[in-house]
Amino acid sequence: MNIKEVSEKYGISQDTLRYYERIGMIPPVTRTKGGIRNYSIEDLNWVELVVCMRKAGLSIEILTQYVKLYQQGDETFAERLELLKGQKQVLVAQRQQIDDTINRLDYKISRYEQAVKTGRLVWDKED
Amino acid sequence: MNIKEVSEKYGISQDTLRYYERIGMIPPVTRTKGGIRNYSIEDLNWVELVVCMRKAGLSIEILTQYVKLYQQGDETFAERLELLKGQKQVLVAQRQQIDDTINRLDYKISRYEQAVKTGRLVWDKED
DNA sequence: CCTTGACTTTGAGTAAACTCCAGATGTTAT
DNA sequence: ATAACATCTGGAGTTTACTCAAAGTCAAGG
Repeated sequence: MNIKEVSEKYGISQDTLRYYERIGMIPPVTRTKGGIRNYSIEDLNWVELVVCMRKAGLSIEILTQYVKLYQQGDETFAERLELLKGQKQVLVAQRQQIDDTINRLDYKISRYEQAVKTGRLVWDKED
Repeated sequence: MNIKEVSEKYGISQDTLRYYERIGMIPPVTRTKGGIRNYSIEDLNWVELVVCMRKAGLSIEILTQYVKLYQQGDETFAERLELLKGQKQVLVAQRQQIDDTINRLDYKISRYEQAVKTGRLVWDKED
């Protein structure tokens, strides 16, 4: 699969795909004899993985670290496990923050729905 | 309450507090005669609100827009309501993305826990 | 073979959100 | 009143994560 197709499949620009590879956030992609990227199934798995993780907010630094450990082979299982556990905790915390904020927004939204109906905004305390 | 105390209360730097005010992400803070910030209860409510929203990932641009609408008074109830609803949808989508990613991490973590025990990593397909 | 268009690399440029700094002014304790 | 310290403003600098551009290379159609 060429870079254009991968770009469209995952909704990410060609520049970004090359950038991710350049900085080592995905391992080197398979090439044709001419030097043009020809993504294999494994290459695609890596792309899918990092796109998913990036959308959730994991940092490029962490993801490149994970790839480095992967490339060092079987001695890094334990380190990779710790990295993954750590990032899971980051996401769990972030989800909690989002839940709190959604609750707050729900409260404000209900107030504003009243306000739009009645022309008056009534608060306990907030803005 | 002075800026140092507010900084400590919300775990955000003094520079950031001044920055948020400068760009209009919070309305102008009450000052002493000498020109030094003296946060009132309302000022603190604004700080708390934007800190919460920023931690959840809402953009500075959106938050300043909300403050601008707030400052324009009662004619903007409907616009503020739409803004809040839109941002809620953004957060719901982001939460979904995080949940998906946590599930993926859980799967990988379980595999790596096996791998650390057995010394061998077994995949269906992934890295 | 030649053109046209996609792909390549390297390096510079950009946007968002801070973060730091210098020099001035305010505040507090002696 | 003066030292010592906090806070002020305006502007420059930093970090993260892309995004764009230039100049060259590869591949497919005529």
